[in-house]
Amino acid sequence: MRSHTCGELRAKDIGSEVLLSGWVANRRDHGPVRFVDLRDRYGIIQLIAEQDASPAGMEGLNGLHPEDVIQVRGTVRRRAAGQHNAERPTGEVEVMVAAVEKISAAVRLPFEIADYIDVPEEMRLRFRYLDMRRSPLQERMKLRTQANHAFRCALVAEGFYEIETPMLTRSTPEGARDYLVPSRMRLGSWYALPQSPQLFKQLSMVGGMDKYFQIARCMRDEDLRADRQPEFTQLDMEMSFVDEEDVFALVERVMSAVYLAINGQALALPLQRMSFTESVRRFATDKPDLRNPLEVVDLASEGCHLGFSLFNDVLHKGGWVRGIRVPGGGSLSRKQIDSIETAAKDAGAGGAAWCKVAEEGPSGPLSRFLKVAEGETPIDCPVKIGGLSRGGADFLKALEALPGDLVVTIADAPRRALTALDAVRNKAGQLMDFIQGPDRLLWITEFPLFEETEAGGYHPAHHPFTCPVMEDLPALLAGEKASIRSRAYDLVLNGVELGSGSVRIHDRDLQKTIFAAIGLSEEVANERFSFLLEAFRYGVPPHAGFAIGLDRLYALLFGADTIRDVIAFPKTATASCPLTGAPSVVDDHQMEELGLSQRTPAPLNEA
RNA sequence: GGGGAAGUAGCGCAAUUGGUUAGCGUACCAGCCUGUCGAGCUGGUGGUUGCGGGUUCGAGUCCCGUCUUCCUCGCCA
Repeated sequence: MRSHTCGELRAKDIGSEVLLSGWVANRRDHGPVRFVDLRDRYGIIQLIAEQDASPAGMEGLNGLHPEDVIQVRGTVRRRAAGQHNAERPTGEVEVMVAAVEKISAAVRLPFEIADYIDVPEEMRLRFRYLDMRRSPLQERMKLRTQANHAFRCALVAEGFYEIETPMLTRSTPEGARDYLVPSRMRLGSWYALPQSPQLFKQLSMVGGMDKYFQIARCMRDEDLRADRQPEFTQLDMEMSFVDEEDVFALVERVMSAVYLAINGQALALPLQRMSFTESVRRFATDKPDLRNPLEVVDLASEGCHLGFSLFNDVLHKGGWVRGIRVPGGGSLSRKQIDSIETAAKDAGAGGAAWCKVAEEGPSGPLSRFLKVAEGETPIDCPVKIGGLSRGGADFLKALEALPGDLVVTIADAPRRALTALDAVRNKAGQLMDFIQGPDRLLWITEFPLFEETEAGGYHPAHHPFTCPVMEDLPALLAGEKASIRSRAYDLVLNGVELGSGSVRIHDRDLQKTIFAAIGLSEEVANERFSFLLEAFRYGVPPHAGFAIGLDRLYALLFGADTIRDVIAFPKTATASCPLTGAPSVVDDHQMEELGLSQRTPAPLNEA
């Protein structure tokens, strides 16, 4: 149906007779001369017809509508001098139309197919196939293909097998909520859609596959975010007879191959590493954006000498007083500083006490607790900040504050303080325009094995097959939970958690210990994971793995604002698909076959 | 489950304190035009102001509810 695509004609093709197919991107009718831009995935070519030279072509280009699909026969010719379009690869030539066949007519579109048109996202998702005709999605689907290809090539070259694991599998109630699928063959029983291929990849290791990977779809029935979809894609990997060093090295090589394919530049290896504990202490998060230079300072020992009742109360209750010094932040406006405080409040903190630091002394809400009492002699401060009390000087010294800086402090219960400090660090970094420069990839290592639940119990921070750090094993056996470290690790890029992995447990007794530690009885553990525990009886290699969230990686790598922009057919925040209307009610007879009863659904899209 | 923002022609936006027949741009349709390429000019079509209720002589505007979308906390082993 075509001799060439719309994007490939060049000066060398001048004189050729061509057959082209594509969409009508634009029409420009000048009476006796008529232009049509014909578009396909490969580009845009200008068609032309002239009343005198090509009456048949003139007739054919008549009455076309935007996005009609047409087929055109014509001759490539050089554009007149001064009429070249330098912005298009095909801009040196045009096709003199001899005949046009309208293949498929298009009705009026819900939005124009043009990159410069701002279309609401709901509309873009409802008509995703039209959004796809625009270059941003065209480009991202191309890059996604190239990146996936680079991953596959790199892993196959490393000796990995690509193994497809089941989509219909067994529910494991730990962790995220499962998507469930009713069984017709065995009424009352359910499959679950996989949250990850975790157990199957471990079983593949028991099966001697040695190196496994899969570009795997994972489903989790949890509330969504800008960087979370109900189904998402992971590059899932597992290796036998390896430890974390082997995994780091492998993932680094593979990531570097993708950077080379997409950015044209390999990564500087090895990547930086930081323990979970250090990351939380310095950056108030387990996924720090290292492009942001701001760091958190613990002010517990200085904050209690200021006579600030809030600080004293919080510290007395076991809370945190921590602060962030913003170099040069004294230049921020009151409105900007308020927005930092708002960020802290939005993160759940009561507020943020701040002051600006200057040679003549501190100013702002926190300053009165730092200043010397009237009539007393200010401390002679080595960095020339006037008017300070002894406690105030020590406080600012701990922060290493200098004249011209802004100091923001958070005093709250540890958990809330942590999220608030993270928010303050991000907001202040943005306002100061600190967050720039090259991508910062790093490993976060030695995650805690357990996390405290709201009920006061413990559950695995990663998953129950993660191996503890051997040093901590005696403490674990003695009943300790909170301080036990695991051999789990995350890969973080510019403050985004790209993926995580761990060295797995390959010892049945240790596995049973962990199950017991998280309150999973032997019966329940046996019932849910009997197949894994059984497999471990038949000779299991030590193994470890990793999974990279490809949607998140690609959003960053391709410069997209959300992961929806790198996914062909994404869902909305309510996990619905505006295009197909999923989820939907099903026929009564389908329900009957499955032994289910229908419930009246909540209204959707009735507006 | 909690908090926040938004919703007015296909699309982007406006509409003074609650006050005329809800406007502008763009797209679309028609006509004109020999070189455009986000063409230009002239004219035209296009509205249950998300939906429901309330207050009022009068509601796009105020109040209540609801739906949708986005952001966010919880949640996401």
